[in-house]
Parts: sequence; structure tokens; C-alpha cells
Amino acid sequence: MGKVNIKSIAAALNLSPATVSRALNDSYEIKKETKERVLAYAAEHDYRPNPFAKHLKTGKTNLIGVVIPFLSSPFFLEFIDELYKAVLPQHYTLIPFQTQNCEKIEKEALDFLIRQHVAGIIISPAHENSNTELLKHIHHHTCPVILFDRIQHDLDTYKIGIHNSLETYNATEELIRKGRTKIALLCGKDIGNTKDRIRGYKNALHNYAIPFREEYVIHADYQDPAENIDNELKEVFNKLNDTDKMPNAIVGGTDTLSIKILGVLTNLNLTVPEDVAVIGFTNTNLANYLNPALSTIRQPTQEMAGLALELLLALIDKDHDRRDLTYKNFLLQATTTYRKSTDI
Amino acid sequence: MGKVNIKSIAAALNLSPATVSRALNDSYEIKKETKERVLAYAAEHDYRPNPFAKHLKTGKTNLIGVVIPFLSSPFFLEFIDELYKAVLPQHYTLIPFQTQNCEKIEKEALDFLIRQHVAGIIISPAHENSNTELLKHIHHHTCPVILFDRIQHDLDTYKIGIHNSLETYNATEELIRKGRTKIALLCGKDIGNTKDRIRGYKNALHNYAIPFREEYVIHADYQDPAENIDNELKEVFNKLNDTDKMPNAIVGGTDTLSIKILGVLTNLNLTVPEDVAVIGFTNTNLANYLNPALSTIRQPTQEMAGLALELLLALIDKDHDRRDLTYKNFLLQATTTYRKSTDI
DNA sequence: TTGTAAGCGTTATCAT
DNA sequence: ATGATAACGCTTACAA
Repeated sequence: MGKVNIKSIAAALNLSPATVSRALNDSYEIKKETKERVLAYAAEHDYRPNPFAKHLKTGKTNLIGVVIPFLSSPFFLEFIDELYKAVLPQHYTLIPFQTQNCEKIEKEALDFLIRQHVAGIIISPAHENSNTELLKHIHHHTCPVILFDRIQHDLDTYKIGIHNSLETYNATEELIRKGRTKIALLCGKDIGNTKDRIRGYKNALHNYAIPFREEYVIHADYQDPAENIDNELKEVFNKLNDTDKMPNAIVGGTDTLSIKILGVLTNLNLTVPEDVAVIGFTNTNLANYLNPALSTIRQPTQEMAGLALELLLALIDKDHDRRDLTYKNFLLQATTTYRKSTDI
Repeated sequence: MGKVNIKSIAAALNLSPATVSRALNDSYEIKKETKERVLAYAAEHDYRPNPFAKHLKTGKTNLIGVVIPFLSSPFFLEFIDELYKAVLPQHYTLIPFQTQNCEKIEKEALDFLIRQHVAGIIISPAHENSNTELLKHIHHHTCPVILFDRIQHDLDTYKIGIHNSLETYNATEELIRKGRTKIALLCGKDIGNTKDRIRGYKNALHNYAIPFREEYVIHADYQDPAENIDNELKEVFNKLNDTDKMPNAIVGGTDTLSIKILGVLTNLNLTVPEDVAVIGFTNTNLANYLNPALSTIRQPTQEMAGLALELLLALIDKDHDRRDLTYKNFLLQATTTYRKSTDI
């Protein structure tokens, strides 16, 4: 099993390595016949270009770094999944990383990706403006960076997300229309898009003249391990229940929270949707299998991933100074599906 | 921002590149003082070795390929997650791949990984004996391969899994003890470990003198897109229901099925666990939040991932002919948790 | 203890 | 249309 490389092909076909290289890269300088000979031989002997040598020479890799908070969140999982599908026909490889919403881990991930000489990075930051300076430096001097989902960040680049305030407004409004007024909003603490969601929530209340109650905006700290979040949720709702302030509707502002809250309510012997209606931002396929089936606001992960990749590849190809470019925010359309959990 | 590499460090410190390289690699030949000078300079200028050049020279990469059927299955997701954690302190990078249970996609993934010159591969095969020849060839001539979870495969290497027949026996027995006799087994079609699970299921029935009924072993085809599986499940259970053969207990043999079946039963207006008790092989953290909370048989993903990595790294380091080694199967202990769904 | 030089598999620049 | 040669950044005999 002698290694087959450009040199061995050249020797076998009585050509120079340079010619073989050019033939393989379909250079216009090489005549058709030679190209065919080389390609045939290469195929027959299962030649595979060495990506390391290639990179060493060209300075370019086919690696794309993906930095997300959690893989255990249905939304991010789905996004990565779609990214995998989108990247397959292109000749790029994904290197995914999780930050656990921790800025320090995020920094390590970014350092690692730089060391691997990735061609570009797609990231949903751990926090609003986490690693801002580092990300700016990378985007300006090393490789292009694209933001998605958590797009409240000072890095000036393409940003892909949904219209959080509008979607939250609509969900809240729907609950109001169904006669609920004691509406709580569950959100992640210190996450980029929380602000927008609160804004939409407040606007809806305001437009229907429902007084805003501070205790109905519930922040869960996402850096906690899962068990802490569970306890946090239970505690908050136990307290609301004890003090007779239990909301009769909940908008789940993040993926995992929206599902967990169903369990918490069950433990309190509250029935969904009769006692408490629930709708959540979440991309889980399981929504339909939960009991009751969960109403969801679903982000268009396929579209998001496709667009992220497209924009990133464009930036990789073009060799402009990335500080001079004018970037755009892409706010895509979410899909809200009303199921049993809001069927009042 | 001139690139800092071994050459530039050498020039700055009036040393030869070779000395710098040796100093960075902590070679015994270099005197302490020189090492310190080099290390200090490297740290100050944020030197990062170019992994591509390194590989080109040494023929070794720090890449580990991971091939799994689905990322959307809680078990595989958790496994990958644990693998990420385990690999972090080692200096390796994971390249995960999904096969969708399709042998052809699996082949493509393996080809890709070979082209990337991965140092080793951890795989849960698409099918019993999928890509056997290719995997043998890789393991013998290219890089070590380790199997996990679906370990019914002719490749002779380390295999890591659980004792499927025993675990299924125990779950079935528990349902029998609780008085259920019409017990169905939900399993994936053509997946390596299905056989063992059926065996455990049959043994339990047999030991309690409960007649085995063919129609209670339900195979779901996992290559189908999600919607098809949903419909398949619905159809099967509708039919059982119509013909008055509805089981009063179900052992969910795979991850996703165990969760989906809850939704299917709800649609049939059947109550869990009163009408039908359910227990499933699944690693989802959501089990506790489902309604009712799902009894689960949980695989020890952390232990599995740690062991897989440890064994793989050992094979990578050692340069034996891998055909001559004697391998072992590791059957780890699963954890069964009984919750509401079997609380009869 | 350090330096010199060759080479890993490519591609780019020249020359022919 | 093709060939010769150097170079990418690193490691490793071999020399000193």
C-alpha cells in the first residue's frame, strides 16, 4: 500500500509534479488529454490530496469553527445539524464547540480554533458582548466571524436571528386574547436576546392596558448546572404559588426552560392549559409528544444555517479588509404553532 | 502583525530553528536557560505551532473522528458531549459525523475522516456489520477504530456497551411483577443491539410462563425521516387498539421511540401508566419533565466516553500491528430509574 | 549543547 | 503545455 501522492502519480505517468498538480486542479494550461490521464490514474489509485500540505502551502484550511452555548439545547442542536447538511456539498469541515454560557470557556474555544487555522467562525456568544475585543481582533485580522441567534453584540459583522421582540409580542398577545392576564415571562439571565423579548412582552401588556409586574419576569441563570436551574424554577414557582400570585400563563423565553416548566407545573398539581397556559421559544421535535403538546415559537434553523454558511463563505473568498465592509442584520421569520398547551 | 513562527523566534533570539523547536518540545538536549528564553519569548509573542506543518512532518494529527447514527438521539448526544469533555485536557480535536443509520453515508464519513488523516475513530455503526471490510481495512492499515453502543460487528477491536439482554430482561421482569402480561417491545430495525434486547425480553416472558406474541415485537425503521416513524408508530398502535390487542406495558428499546410513544398513547386516549406502563432505554434529561415522568434505563455515557477515549489513545500511542492484539468487550452498568410511567 | 540541512506533499513562480 | 525549483513551518538525523 505505497502512499499515492502527486509525486508518485507524476513518476507513474512520466510527468512532473507541477503538471499533475495543475491537472488535478483543472488548470486551463493543461491539455485535455493529460488531464484525463491524470484524473483517471488518480481515481483508480484512490488518490487523496493531503489537506495539511495543501494548507501549509496556500495558508487556507477547509475548517469552520462553530461556537455555541449548549449542544443540549434543541435549537442549537438543530442549527448544528442543519449546518452539517449545508456544509457537506461544500468542501468544509465543522469543528463545533460548546461554551456552557461561560465567557472563559468561550475564549479557550476561540483560541483553539485560531490555532487550528479555521477559515471562519460562526458563533452565538455566551453573553451579550462576551469576548468582544477578541472577536473583533479575530474578525479583523484572522478570519471572518458571523453571529447568529444571540446577536446583541458589538462586533460589526453579519448577524442572523429572528425578530425577538415581535415574536414575543405576538405570543403574549395571543395569551391575552385568550383571556389570560397574569402572564409570566421566563428568560435566560444575561443572554443577548433577553432584552428584546422583554421589550415585546412589555409592549403587549401595555397595549392591552395590563399592568407590568416585576415578579413575572423570571430570570434563570444558565451557567448553573442543570439541577440548579431545576431547583431555581421550582423555588420561584412554589413561592408564587404560596403567595397566591401564580400566573395563569407563561411565555417560555428559552429552549430548555419551556420544556422544564411543564414538569414544574405538574409537580405543583397545576394543569396545563386549564390552570396555566404555556407557550415557548423552542425547536424541539418532541413538542408534539409532550403532555400536553407544547405550543412553540420555532426558529428557522435550516434557513439560518444556510444563510450563515453562505455569508461566511462569501467573506472567506473575498479578501477585503473586513473593517471596511458594510454588514447587515438578517431577521428571519419564526413559525408559531399553537398546540394543546395554549388551547384554552 | 508579522507571523511568529519557529524561524522568527530563532532569528530574534540568535538561535537556530532546530534549537527553538527542541526547546519548545522540552528536549533533554537543550539547556535550561535556553529553554526558558525560548519559552518566555514564545509566550510573550503568543506563538502557536502550526499543526499542519507539524503533521506534514510527523505524519500524525490530533484529530479523532466520531461516527454516530444521530445527533438528535439523547444518548448519542450525551456521549459526544462527554467525549468533548474528556478530550479537552488531551490535545485532540473531535470531528463528529452522523450517518442517519445509512451505510452509504457512513462510508462517505469514513472516507472523509481518512482524508483528514485522523489519528483514530470511535464509531457506533449504522447497522450490524455495516462497512465491515472498510472498517477492518482502516483499523489494520490506517488508524485504530473503537466500537461503542452498537457492538455487534465483525471488526475485531475494543467494544464498549451495556449488557442489553440483561437490562431488557430486568425491565420486562419488573413490568411482569407489577402484574402486566401484555408487554410490547419497541425496537429499531436492523440495529446491532436489537437482537440482544429481544433475547432478554423473551427470556423474561419465558421465565414467567407468559406466551411470546410476535405482534408485540415492534420494529421501527430508523432510516425513515422522523415523520414516517411517527406515522408508523401511530399506525401500529391504532391497529393493535382497534383489534383489541393493545398491550398494557411497553419496553422502549431505543432512545427516541421511548419518548415518542408517550405522545402516540395520548392520542389514543390511553393513560400512562394506568392503561399502559412504559419504560425506555433513553438518556434524556427530560425524562423527569415528561408527563408522566418516564422510567428510564440509562447508559453510562460518561464512563463509556472516557473508556473509549482511553482505549483509543492507548492504541494510537502504541504502534503494534493491530491485527495481533487481543481485544476485550467492556459491558458497563446501566442505571434504571423507575418513575411515574411505571408506577402502577 | 547547538547548528546544518533535508524533507513531509503541496502549489506558485519562473523558465522552457 | 510542461518542467524545474523554491517555499510553506516544522522535526530530525547528522555534524560540530
